[in-house]
This record gives sequence, structure tokens and C-alpha cells, in this order.
Amino acid sequence: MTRDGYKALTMSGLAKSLNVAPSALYNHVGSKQDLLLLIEDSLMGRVDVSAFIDQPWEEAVHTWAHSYRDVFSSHVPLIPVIALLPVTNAPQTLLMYEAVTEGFLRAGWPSERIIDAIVALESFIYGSAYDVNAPDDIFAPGDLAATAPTFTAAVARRSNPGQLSDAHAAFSLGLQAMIAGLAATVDHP
Amino acid sequence: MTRDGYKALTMSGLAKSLNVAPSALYNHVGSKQDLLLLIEDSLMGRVDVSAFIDQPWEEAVHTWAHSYRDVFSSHVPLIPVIALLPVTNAPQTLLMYEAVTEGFLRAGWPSERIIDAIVALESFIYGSAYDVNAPDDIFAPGDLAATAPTFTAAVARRSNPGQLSDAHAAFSLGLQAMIAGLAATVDHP
DNA sequence: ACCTGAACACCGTTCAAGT
DNA sequence: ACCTGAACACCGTTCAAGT
Repeated sequence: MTRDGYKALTMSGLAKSLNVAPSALYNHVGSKQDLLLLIEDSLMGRVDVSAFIDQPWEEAVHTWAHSYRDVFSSHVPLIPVIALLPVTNAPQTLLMYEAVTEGFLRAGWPSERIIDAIVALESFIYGSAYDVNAPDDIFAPGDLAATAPTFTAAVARRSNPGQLSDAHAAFSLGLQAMIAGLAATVDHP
Repeated sequence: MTRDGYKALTMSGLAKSLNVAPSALYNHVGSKQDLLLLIEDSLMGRVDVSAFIDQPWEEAVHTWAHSYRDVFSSHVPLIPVIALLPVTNAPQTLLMYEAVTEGFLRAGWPSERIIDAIVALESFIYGSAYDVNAPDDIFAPGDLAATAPTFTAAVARRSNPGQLSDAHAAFSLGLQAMIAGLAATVDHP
């Protein structure tokens, strides 16, 4: 279904791969938006929330965030859909949020701040999912390198200790920072 | 130009608002993608980087991130474009990165980590720009509330001290956490 | 209940023809 | 150099007609 990237995720494309007329799809789904919601919800079921059961909060958020980003980095066209559509009638999505909320509560988070913390983490995750798909030369300054010498030098010196890709290194750094920062917030609010 | 949200940002729509045939646009721009890049670059020029000149790093990142998010939260359809397209030949964008990089260097950041830190912050900013446009009832669980009681309770208890909107509260929390976490990273790496 | 086929109102883009 | 108008290959969606 995701064979051809998302080029194929068109009503006619999907219809063709099912050997059916495009209009036939509307017997099973109200609109394309509906279809995307269905796919999105099934993907949410693949996000790993198991660490919230028995791991310390920092560990659990780390595992969850990595899994969440990995699932959606192969499905970037769905990000606007998840980011903007209500969770109503999305059972897997609700189960995911339920497990995460329970983990936060168990770690001693005040319930009034939990949703904000989850939303903040998700914002970072969605943005990072885009970043995974960025081309390697996204920061190549081209003809105008002379205009931004300091930046150009920093791009050239960018390096990560392990064998991580650039996107992975940025995600790791940001996630570690956000987890540490959030933990500090909840300790002395 | 942004009058009708982004409904109007279609080649035919733009052509009509210029009282010209759609095909005439291709005398001035190679493709729609090109046009979006032009708009994106001009928006980058509106991001406030002035605080990097004379403010402490934490302050400067705070001001910059807020401005960055505000500029692009009114232009969400451009986010996939910024997130995935090279900065080549985008002069305003390069100037923005140059100012930010200089600010990081001045604050004592090691040059190999600066780009990763900027990318992490940007990922959070892009995700947050989406969130600003999310409907108020995005977490309304609907019929399935019983499936996720803890989450439903947390959503109901969500509250922010000031008069901030939900999206703003989540952005504030996340930004503060990330800034504090990044600062800690650079102090003892 | 589920399908087809024609139709509609759109997209972005190309290209010959004009001035 | 810049425009028009027709054309092309697509979109998502509707709807009468079939089984």
C-alpha cells in the first residue's frame, strides 16, 4: 500500500491497485480524508508504548518518542492529517494516548500539565519525522555561501560522535534536551 | 495574497487575482514549487533574529523561536516546503541561519553541535506551527471516551495558569524545556 | 450491498500563436 | 519579453444505472 511512496495514495491509484473503479471506493469510505484517518489510526497502533508500563519515565518517553517518529517518518504525508484532525473515533490513537497519560501520572506528573507536555513532545516528533526525509544537501548554501560564512562553516563542521545520520543526531540531541528539561519542570514547577 | 487562507494559493487562483491567464505565470516562475520557495524565503526575512546580537542565549532563542513559529503558523502549507527543500538560492533564509549560528557561537557552543541544535529547535517549531492551527476539540474522545478514561480526565483537567491558548501553553512548556535541556548539554557535554 | 461509467469542477503544466 | 487560449494528464467526488 505504501509501495510507491505516497505517489500511489490517490483515490484512482488505490482503486487501480484493487482492480476496481475509483467511484467504488466511496461505498466503503466517505472521503479521502476518512481514508487517511483510517490509515493514521492503524499506524498509531504500531507506536510502542510498552515502556510506560515498567520503565522509568525518562526511559519510557525515549522509547515511545523514537518509535513514534519511526512510524511516521515513513508516512510524512499523513502528518498534517494527524496534527490537525480530532482523535474522535480513532480507537488505536486513543489507546496510545491512554497508555502515555498513565505513564506520566505514574511518574508523578500533575494532571493539568500532562496534555501540554505530550503535545510539546508530539510537535517535536512530527517536525523530526519531516526532517528524516530531508535531502542530505538541505543546508548546501550554493552560490550564496559567501553571504553566510559562519553558518557555512558550522554546516561543514557538523559531526556526530557515533555513526548516526544527521537527522538522527539532531533528533537525539533534541529529545534528550526536552526530556531533561521537562523532568526539571516537574520536579520544581 | 494570503487573504483566503491558502485556498487561493493555486496557480489559477493567483493568476485570477493578478487578472492574467494561468499560463502567463510560467514566464516569471519555473513551477509552483519555485513560487513557494520564493514566498518561503521572503517569510524567513520576517523572522526576528535581532535578540541574538545583544541578548543572552536563552533569551535570544526564546525570542527567535516565538517569532519563527508565529510567522509560519499562518502559513502551514509551506511547512513541508521549508522542511524538505535545500536552502540553496534562498538569501533571506541564509541570513537567518547566519545570525542564529553567530548567536550560538557567541554563547560558547561548540561548532560541531550547532546545526544539530538548530535542527532540533526547528523541528519543534514546525510541529508547533501545525498545532496552532489544530481545532479546539482535537482531543475530544467522542464515543470512545470510556476506552481511555485516564486520558479523557487529563484532557478535562488541562489548564494553563495565564490566559494562554492551549497551543501556546504547550509551546511555552516545550520551548522552555528544550532551551534548559540544551543549555545543560552545552555546559557539561 | 456493491459495482461501473460518465460527468463535473478542479489541479499544474506545455506549447503554438499572437503583440 | 510577455501574454492568450487550447490542450493534456491528472485530481476528488457525484450520481444514475446496473447486478
